[in-house]
Amino acid sequence: MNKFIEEIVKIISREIDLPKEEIKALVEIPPDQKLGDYAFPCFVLGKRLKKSPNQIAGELALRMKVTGLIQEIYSIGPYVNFKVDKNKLAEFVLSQIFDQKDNYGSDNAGKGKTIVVDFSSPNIAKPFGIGHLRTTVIGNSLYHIFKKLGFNVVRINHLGDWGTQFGKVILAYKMWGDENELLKDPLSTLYDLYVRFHQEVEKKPQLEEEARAWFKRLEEGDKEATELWKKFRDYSLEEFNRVYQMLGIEFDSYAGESLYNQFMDQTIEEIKAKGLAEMSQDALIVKLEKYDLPPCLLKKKDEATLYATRDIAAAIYRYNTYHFHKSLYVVGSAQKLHFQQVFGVLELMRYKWAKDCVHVDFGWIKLRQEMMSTRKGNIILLEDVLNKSIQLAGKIIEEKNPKLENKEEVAKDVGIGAVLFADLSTRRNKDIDFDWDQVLSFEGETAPYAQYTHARLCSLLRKYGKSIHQEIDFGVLSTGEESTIIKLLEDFPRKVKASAESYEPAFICSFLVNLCSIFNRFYQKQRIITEDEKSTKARMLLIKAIQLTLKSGLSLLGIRAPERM
RNA sequence: GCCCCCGUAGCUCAGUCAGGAUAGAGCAUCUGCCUUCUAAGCAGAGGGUCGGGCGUUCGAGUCGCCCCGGGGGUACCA
Repeated sequence: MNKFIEEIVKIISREIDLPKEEIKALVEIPPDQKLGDYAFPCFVLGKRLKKSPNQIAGELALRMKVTGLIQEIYSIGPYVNFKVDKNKLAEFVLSQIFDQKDNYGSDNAGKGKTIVVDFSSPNIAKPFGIGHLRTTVIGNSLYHIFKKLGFNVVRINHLGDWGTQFGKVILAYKMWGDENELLKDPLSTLYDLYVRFHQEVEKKPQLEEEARAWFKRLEEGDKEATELWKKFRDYSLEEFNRVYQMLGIEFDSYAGESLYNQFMDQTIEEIKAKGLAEMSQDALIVKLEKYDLPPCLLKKKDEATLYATRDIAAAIYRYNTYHFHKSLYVVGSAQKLHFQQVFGVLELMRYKWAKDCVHVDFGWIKLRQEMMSTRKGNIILLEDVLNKSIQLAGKIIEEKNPKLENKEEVAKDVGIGAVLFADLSTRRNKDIDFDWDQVLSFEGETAPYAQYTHARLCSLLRKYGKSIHQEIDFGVLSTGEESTIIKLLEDFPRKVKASAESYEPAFICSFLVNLCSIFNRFYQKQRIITEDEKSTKARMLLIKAIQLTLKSGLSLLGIRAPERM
């Protein structure tokens, strides 16, 4: 908690009869800096005392006394506005950042607690399309954010590596497959086989039956089927890992659907034993009327289990393995009902941790207003997007900074950053219309803009060359931009917490853009390094604080911050 | 049919959870700014019935109800 707000709450509570918590909730930051640093709106009081808010604000302002931290108190309309002692605010914020360095914004809220994040989770034998970008980058960012807050975070890639489609792929591979081709380009080879299977099945319906038989053999542990499946899985994973490496993403577990297959029987037995399961229309279901939801299907009429069953088993397995504080599922909003049902069943099973399971849902990535789907063939490969972006970044470096040393590395950081940021900066629940121009834009509210700003800050630090101290004259940092920057920096830890609470990396994005924009305005107006030693010293501490915060913020998004670009 | 999500400037989005001081950015368009710390930057201009209506309120982009448009889900795919 910011001690300035604390102080304001104290001052107000001496004058009016409201609980401190309530006052704290009312204190806000005025839209315009000129109005003040903080404000207390008097509408609530107006109602309570049946007086005009303006009048109350005026009277309150007169009665309240300034203190060491709060320099001015005055009313404007229905607001009591407060101006803090800028020097003390600057000292408070900058010293804190300077002391904490990369740890600024971190917290011990998550100490001793584990958060499980299920994200990315692509299907084996299918191309890794741009549609997978959201779950992948949101999940990764949440990993960084919760890590920052002190949680132990377990990243699970819940691979789609089980299901009847593997019977089809195995059969298709046996009929038309080619080892070399598979090795060269596993995902598209497997995918082509899958597509071809569906074409052929039109002509020869008996293939469907044969494929089912192959999946059955796989389930029963048949050697040939298992070997092929394992091969497909390994090759696909290799290819996924290439993309993950580009993105700088790692996982702690690749426990996919296939792992949970072994728990199906015991899970169903447990549900039955708890008296929750019943037969309906030849299927085994759990009724969820209590939650106003349609029933959850555990078993089809042909006895096969469904993904809900697997997700229930997986949730239990995860709890037993990790004893999580929260278990997050970063999965598209199309599966909202599915997760409501799964969590509902878990609750009916009397698992008290069911309430700690959270579906972190998100909207679609659409292409020219259309749904992207592997079937329609209008799929864009994530790797292509990344490569194109890296290439473009390289081109821009050639234009703007041809003497840069590690061009390729920087092109990679910037190109990939641009793609990540473009996705993360939109709130989760909105659909995104994929647009090359927008993803490959390096200007305005983009990662390259933030990275460029960071490089600029680093450049200043290099040019200054001397070590930076916090024993400075904080009174020098008195321009409007400087105090706006300081207040923004002060807000960073709260922003990190807010994005964790709402599972919204987008909050970090807008914070960073804000910070960059105000710094760049300042940079444009004021010379940082001058003959004036006192002013230079003070400003360099500010520069260092911005640089640390910016880098730290970008890292929460999984984006790297090069020192030159 | 029922349920959920979205609808803010030409385009992409903040702001909606906790209603308040003139609705903010970026892109695109137009105009300026590099002999001085990285112009991937900065300054300025134009551009808005906040999908529509009704209501609650001193006050609604924000809350409630109804409607329109788009998307998703809705028992044996995931």
